[in-house]
Amino acid sequence: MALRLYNTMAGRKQEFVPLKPGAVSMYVCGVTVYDHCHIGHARANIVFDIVYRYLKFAGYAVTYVRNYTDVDDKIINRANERGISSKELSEEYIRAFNEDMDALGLQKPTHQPKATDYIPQIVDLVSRLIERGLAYESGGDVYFAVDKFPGYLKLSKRNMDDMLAGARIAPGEQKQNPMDFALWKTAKPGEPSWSSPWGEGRPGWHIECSAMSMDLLGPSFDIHGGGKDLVFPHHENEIAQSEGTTGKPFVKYWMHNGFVNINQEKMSKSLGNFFTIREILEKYDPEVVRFFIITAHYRSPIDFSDQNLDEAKVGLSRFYELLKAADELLARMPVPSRIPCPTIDDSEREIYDRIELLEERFIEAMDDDFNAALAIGHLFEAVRGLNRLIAERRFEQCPLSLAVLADGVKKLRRLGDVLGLFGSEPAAWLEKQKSAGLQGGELTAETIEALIAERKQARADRNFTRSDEIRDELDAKGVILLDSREGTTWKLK
RNA sequence: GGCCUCGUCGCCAAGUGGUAAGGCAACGGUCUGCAACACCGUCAUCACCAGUUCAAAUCUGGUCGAGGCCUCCA
Repeated sequence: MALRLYNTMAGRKQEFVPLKPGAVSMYVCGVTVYDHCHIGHARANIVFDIVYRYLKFAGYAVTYVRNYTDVDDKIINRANERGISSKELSEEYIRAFNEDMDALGLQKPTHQPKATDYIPQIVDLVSRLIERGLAYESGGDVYFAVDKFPGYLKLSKRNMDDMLAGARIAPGEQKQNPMDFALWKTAKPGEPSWSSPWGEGRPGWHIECSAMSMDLLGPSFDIHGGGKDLVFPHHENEIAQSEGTTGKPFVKYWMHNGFVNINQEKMSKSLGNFFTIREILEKYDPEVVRFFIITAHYRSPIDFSDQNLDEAKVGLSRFYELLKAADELLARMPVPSRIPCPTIDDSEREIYDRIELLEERFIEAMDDDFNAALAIGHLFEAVRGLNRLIAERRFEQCPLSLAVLADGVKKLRRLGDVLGLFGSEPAAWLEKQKSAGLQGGELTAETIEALIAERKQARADRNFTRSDEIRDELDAKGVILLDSREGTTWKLK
């Protein structure tokens, strides 16, 4: 089955056929760098990170461009507030963005252009739009004339008359149509500016993305992504600018990810309910955040809450618990070269089949508009099957099960990697979750280890009263003791 | 007001015509000195109403409810 994806332009899923066979060109709107990124940015970037990874996994040569918009009103205002230059401010937040994305385990895009490095291309686009009669100069500003572009609003499927009813004209703007938008703005004193045929000025919002995407990917490319909120006006305007200039179709597939809500409310600065990525990473493991985000379909809204994050952590731990157990077992019992198995019962047969078909099912899910939530469901089923092989301990009689276990773990890691998951060393990852949970509590790992040692002696003396006291005492403080053949370990509730 | 989504078990979440994946929680078992992990088992007719169809969570119409965009926004 071929990859199908939901194209906002078509309003439905379509089969993915790249412009050039075997290659994919993809542009995703990055961030305006004037503040730290929040969980919404994390979602958008993780979603497209997975698109990027999956396309590569599917065998495409992918060129992925994600930009920085480093010239904008908000940047100028924020820089003025802080008494630093726009350049200093944007560089600071570009660094912060990269730190955040690295922490979240995102792969680097092929290109990460900055708007200010593309001023000549922007000026060129604006000039061509004027030549073609799609833009006009007005008092040093240049506006795009939306009435001159017949396809305007085709992406957001709005109606011009309805839009006009609610539109407002900002004071001082001399537009032919209130819907016209700025391509170039005259610089006010003290603002960053570049010279142009229309005087000193700077680009408007939207034009930078047309310039960067077409410069790096050509006039037409395959996938353009971003948050749902960018459909109008940002992407609508990009289409107008780009197709207005080249006369060619700009983008073949438009992909938009859904929003993040906070405790069932829209996340917004006015409500004060947004979290930056760094705040979240103080509390949650980056892989837990990623796991949480991809257990929902990328177009659905997702609710960010402590409960949901905690559940994600439990779910992800389940994978790492299996990987740990399997790694340990396989280290003790290497898979023999001859793997006979005199009798295979039905339940074993079923597990073998499940592992055999795992990759196929995973691909089937991901091919259906990147249905990672379904793909993860298949991975969970594989976990249950493999845990069962381990629990049944029939490896001596049936080495084939050992081979299946080894194969299953390998597949889990390979497919997990497509989602950016399971890349950590299991024991270390699980250990990290434990120590992270202790922070701020009264217990330390040393105290716990000391109590475990005392309990070990008590159990050796068959003093189960004291043994149970220790278990209960730690339990009351949220620590659970786990006895096994190899000794006692602990974990947090 | 215009446009657009969505409403599936206590919670999260797949499923867009063929008879409801998966995870968490809960309950009953196996294992355990007791536990935990793990495993086995139990646990939904899909907001409501009407219609189309041999067949609907899936299509159509309506009702109720939630949310988003229309202004900067991932």
